[in-house]
Amino acid sequence: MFEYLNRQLIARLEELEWPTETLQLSRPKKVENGDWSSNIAMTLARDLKRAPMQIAEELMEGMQLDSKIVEKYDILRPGFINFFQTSDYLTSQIRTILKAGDSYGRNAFGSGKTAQVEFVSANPTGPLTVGHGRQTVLGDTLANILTWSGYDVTREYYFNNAGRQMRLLGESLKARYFELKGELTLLPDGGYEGDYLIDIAKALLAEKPDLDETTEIDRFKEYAENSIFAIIKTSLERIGVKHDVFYNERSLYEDGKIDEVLELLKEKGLLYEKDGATWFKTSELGIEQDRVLVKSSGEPTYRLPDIAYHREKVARGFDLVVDIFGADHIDAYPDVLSALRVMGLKHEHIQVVIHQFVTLMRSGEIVKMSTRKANFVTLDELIDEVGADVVRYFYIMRSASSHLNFDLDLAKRQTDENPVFYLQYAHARILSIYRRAKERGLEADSDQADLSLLNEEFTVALINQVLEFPEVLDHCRRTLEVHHLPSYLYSLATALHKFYTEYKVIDLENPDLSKARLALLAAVQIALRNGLRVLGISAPEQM
RNA sequence: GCGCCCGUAGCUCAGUUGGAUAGAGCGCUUGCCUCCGGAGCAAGAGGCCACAGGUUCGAAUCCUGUCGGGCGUACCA
Repeated sequence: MFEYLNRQLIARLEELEWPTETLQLSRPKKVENGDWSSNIAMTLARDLKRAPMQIAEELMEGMQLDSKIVEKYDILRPGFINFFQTSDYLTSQIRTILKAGDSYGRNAFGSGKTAQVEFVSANPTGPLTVGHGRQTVLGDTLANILTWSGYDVTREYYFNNAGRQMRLLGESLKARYFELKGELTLLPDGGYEGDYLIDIAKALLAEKPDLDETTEIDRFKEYAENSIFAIIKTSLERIGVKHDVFYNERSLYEDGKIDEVLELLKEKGLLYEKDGATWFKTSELGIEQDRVLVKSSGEPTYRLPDIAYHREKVARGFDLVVDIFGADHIDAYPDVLSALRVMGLKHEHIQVVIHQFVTLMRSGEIVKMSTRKANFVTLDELIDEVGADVVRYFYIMRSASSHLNFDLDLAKRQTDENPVFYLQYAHARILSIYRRAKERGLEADSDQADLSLLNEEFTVALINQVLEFPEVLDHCRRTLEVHHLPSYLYSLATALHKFYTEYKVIDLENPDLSKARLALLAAVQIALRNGLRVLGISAPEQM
């Protein structure tokens, strides 16, 4: 319908030699305003210096519309053109959905193109926290959406195991190790206080009971890193996230990429030395102040490898690169992008998604967390408490740019108040109806069904709702906003429940209508199942 | 101070690139199960879309300013 109208309108506009750039088609909120609506007459009014109503009249007079698709159109003040689809066209779409099946909702926008989504990227200094959880699910869901848009997607985790923080981690483990041996030790200043390091120290002690003071810090560091990465990967696996690439920052040093960046920026005259450090003249690139790239200690700050890493991303030739950051990294990406620009590299294909913070609410109160004191709730604890499906849904049901209030009490409720169960129930309910239909000897044969019987108000509403699924996925892809999908699925479930309450699906007195309704439910189930799959949430057959 | 995000119903939040009478869930009031899963549905109440200007056929949406809240503004990542 959309494609058809779009094509016809463009053809007509060209015929009249009117501009086509402002052509838009949208779904009106009210059913009386039709199935698709265009505001083209109003947007042309200024250019043509004519009244919108007149423009609409003239435009539509010469339109040849297929009466099998378009039932009628209205022209309404101040100049909307509203199109109504025929019910045959509408119901025929059900067969299209059934035929598409598992691939209903997919599109070819990114076909033949590659995309990379970088997310999580937490350094292996501790377990993932509820804060990391948000971008973990955000990134994975976005990667799913890009996959459904045809992209060949690489999920990437970038980490740093060199640097000061990792050395501190090694020192902290060493302290814990000797503490377990009964020696008087102190955690280093700013060291890692979390209990997980005690567990790791115990494991190390059991494996290697005879380490002494002369053992190099690197032994401890490596042991801690491996142990923590194992914990992180287990957490990721528990919520269904699997990265394709774990990119180690260290390789950037080994391959000389760090030095190359310094060299390139130096050639551009954008580096200078001050107080023993190497500074990047970002102030010349429209950024407030200059940034240090190499500390006076000789160690680079995180910005330098970030730039080198992104230079590599560009070199790797992805058509689309998406970086997911928390709000606390907001300052980093303008530096990186401007560095790419001055190095003459393409950067327009790099999209940055910044998400705001997560607040856990329990019994109406904020759960206080402080990373410094190792007093944080881990992602694992959250999964233990509410389950992976709920975790995934709650993390993405709000816009990434808004703060997220994660209501633990609501998340734990296994009733319709919990949107996850509401959705899953809708899916299970359809399958239940199917089981019951089979028991009663009703064949759910959609080829035989007379779909023209599907013309009641809430039935039509349900069909239209199902048809929006591909549009919603495309909207998510365009905006890189995933929260539209859960809210769409929720309204699809509502439309289904409404339909179910109003009409009886299994009616042995009326087998033709029953078959038609069963065919519709099959289409709804496909949209629900596919939508839940993109969200990474299970679609249970019964609950 | 400066930069980014947010401010919509009592609470938590949606609101396609500006569109037609601003929506949902929770909470509150009230209905609907001899009948396919009541883990459901319906009705009611509840709004100066933070505030003030501007842009235009039209603004919750865009621009400017003000006021609130969050995050940054490190030779931490």
